[in-house]
Amino acid sequence: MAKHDNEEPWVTDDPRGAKSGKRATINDVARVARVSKKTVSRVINQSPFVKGDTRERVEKAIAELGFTPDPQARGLAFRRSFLVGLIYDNPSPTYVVNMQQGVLDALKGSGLELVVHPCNRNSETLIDDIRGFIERQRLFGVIMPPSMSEDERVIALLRELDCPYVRIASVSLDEPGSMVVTNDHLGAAEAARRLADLGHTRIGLVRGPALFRSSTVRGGGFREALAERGVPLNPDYEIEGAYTFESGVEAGHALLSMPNPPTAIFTLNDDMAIGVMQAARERGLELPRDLSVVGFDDLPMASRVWPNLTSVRLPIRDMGRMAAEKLLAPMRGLDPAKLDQPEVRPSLVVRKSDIPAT
Amino acid sequence: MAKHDNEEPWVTDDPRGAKSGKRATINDVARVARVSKKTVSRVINQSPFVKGDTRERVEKAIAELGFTPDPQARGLAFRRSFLVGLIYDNPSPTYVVNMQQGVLDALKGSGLELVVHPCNRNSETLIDDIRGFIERQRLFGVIMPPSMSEDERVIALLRELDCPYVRIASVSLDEPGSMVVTNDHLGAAEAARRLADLGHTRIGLVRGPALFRSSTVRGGGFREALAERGVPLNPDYEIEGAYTFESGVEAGHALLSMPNPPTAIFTLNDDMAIGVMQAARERGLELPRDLSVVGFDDLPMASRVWPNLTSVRLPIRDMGRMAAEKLLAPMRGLDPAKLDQPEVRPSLVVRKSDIPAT
DNA sequence: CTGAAAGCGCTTACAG
DNA sequence: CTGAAAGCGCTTACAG
Repeated sequence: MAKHDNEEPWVTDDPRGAKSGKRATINDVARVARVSKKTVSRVINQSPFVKGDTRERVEKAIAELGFTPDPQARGLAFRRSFLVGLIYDNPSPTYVVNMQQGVLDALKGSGLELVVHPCNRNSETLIDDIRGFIERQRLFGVIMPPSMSEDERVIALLRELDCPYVRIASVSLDEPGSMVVTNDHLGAAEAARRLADLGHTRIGLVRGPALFRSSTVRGGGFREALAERGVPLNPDYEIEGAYTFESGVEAGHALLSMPNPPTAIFTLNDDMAIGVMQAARERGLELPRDLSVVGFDDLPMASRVWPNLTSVRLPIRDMGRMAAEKLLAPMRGLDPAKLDQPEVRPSLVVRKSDIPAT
Repeated sequence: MAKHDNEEPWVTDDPRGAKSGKRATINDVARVARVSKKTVSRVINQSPFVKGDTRERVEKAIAELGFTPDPQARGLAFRRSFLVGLIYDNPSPTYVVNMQQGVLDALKGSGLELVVHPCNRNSETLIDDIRGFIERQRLFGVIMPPSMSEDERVIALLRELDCPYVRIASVSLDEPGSMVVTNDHLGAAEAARRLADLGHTRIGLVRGPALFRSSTVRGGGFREALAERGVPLNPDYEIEGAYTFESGVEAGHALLSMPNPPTAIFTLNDDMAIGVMQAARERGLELPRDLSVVGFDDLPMASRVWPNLTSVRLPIRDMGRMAAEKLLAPMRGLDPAKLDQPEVRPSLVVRKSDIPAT
């Protein structure tokens, strides 16, 4: 006789809970598999010291009962939770969301969850705040994108608390096992080659704040690649911005009001590129006819502004995934330093904002 | 004699840990305060059944030892974790990040943490996935912005699992205690009044997908307010888009290729507004001279495109905060339905994309 | 290779 | 108003 649908789902005879309605525990599994809970624990934790058929019996019971170990109980016993913290101060929503997504890609199926922790690097309570967060939650590990990844006070704290971490940055700041290095240098170099190939010789550069590593690295890559093409960068055409739209507007006016203004401008992020475009427009220039602009980041906005902005794209989501994989490596018996991960390769997305010099 | 800085921080005599280096536990507090751990527990959980001076002794000991209860241990005993889940499928990074920030604003100091859980509403495994997430983590509660908040399958699941939740939506879908209603209706009405005041009579409307509540609500608010001003909306000028840039481009071409095209277009989100602008430009129109455009969302992009886009802004961060406060209310002995929360008021941010009809 | 005991740091259920 | 015992669901440390 076929079993009809349960009308009272809370009175169930399905094998998931010995006592209906409650989740199966390690004790239920032990009873069904006729072993001690310690042996079940060994199977959960993939101990090699379990005989083949014992393991099979336990695995069968686990499947039958739909058992999943309780992370809180496990965490309490392990003195370490199953939570990964993402600590960041990056103001770009697109960056943050892509990074979160990448970390989640890697965490999927691992039983770990992602706890987000945005913060302000200039806050006086930053360190105490992070200390409280990590100590209280006994985090499994922490991932930090720039510019948090560049804060050595936080790194010292993490080491003191013995909390595993992976840093994402444009230069190698740590041992390979706890670093994902993003090739910003190469990305800026591609932008330089593009502008040189288009025949530009008077080229402006709008950098970011000097204390951001990315600014130094991107600026360096741009300058070097330009020099290789025999197009030296005129220092007068270099301006330090703040990585904001407004600072881009300002830098744009400064560059375009020069007696012999640049015919192309590379900005070290998209917000400033769009600021430069705004300045050009305010000065009555037509784009891209009177000025080529290239940005960095490839924000969604880049393909929406008019003319569509040529920009350097970094695989943010992949970077997040790679960082999380390094964090998980020890759990999987792997060496994070030797993980077979592809290099982070930036790519230049060519659109409509850059044209040949006239 | 002044104590010099510790050279060996792991051998410390600071009072934080009875045994140096280890965090203080409830037992340490009980010993110092000369009470049972149960009494300490009562103080932590704000039980009213503790005598005044006993409470003070315990609180002093807690402060002295820098004690914070371990959320994992507490969670295990409570059968409920101290994690709030944010479950969403919203594709806008700005929306997501602002919402997260608002939730975190409210969570600050509560000891709760935010676990993010983006998902795909069309996935076949959606329900099983969410079930696993909630059961495994024994979430304290869940917050769902649109369109997740509109999925009744998930709501049924949440009820079955007895997991508290708060929904954010443009209409009231639930009891007041578990709803934050965003006044999209009013926002769209303001846009309508603005265009009517500018003298436009041939007005286009680009809606979102019909199954999004926000599209129905915003569309309704726009239509009604327009009618009140005596400017009925020509049904031929209404088009359903997909809330994407591309669908905005398409809708823009459709509307602008009509024999007697609209002089103003309202789109129910910014991505489509910018798409309409792109279409206008592709057709050789000059903006805003030949076409006024108003959007909804006020993305960062809105103030970057040229001409700067007039748009309806919703206080996303406040909405996230309010939702989290409702979730926390019971913990604070409050009734979430009677929380003294300000109404969610949209505002029209007027910029440069809308001008008087000629 | 397997298990019985004790413990992780809290709370519930029960007494008094 | 307060506390001793048992328990939440796991793991560690120790035996065998």
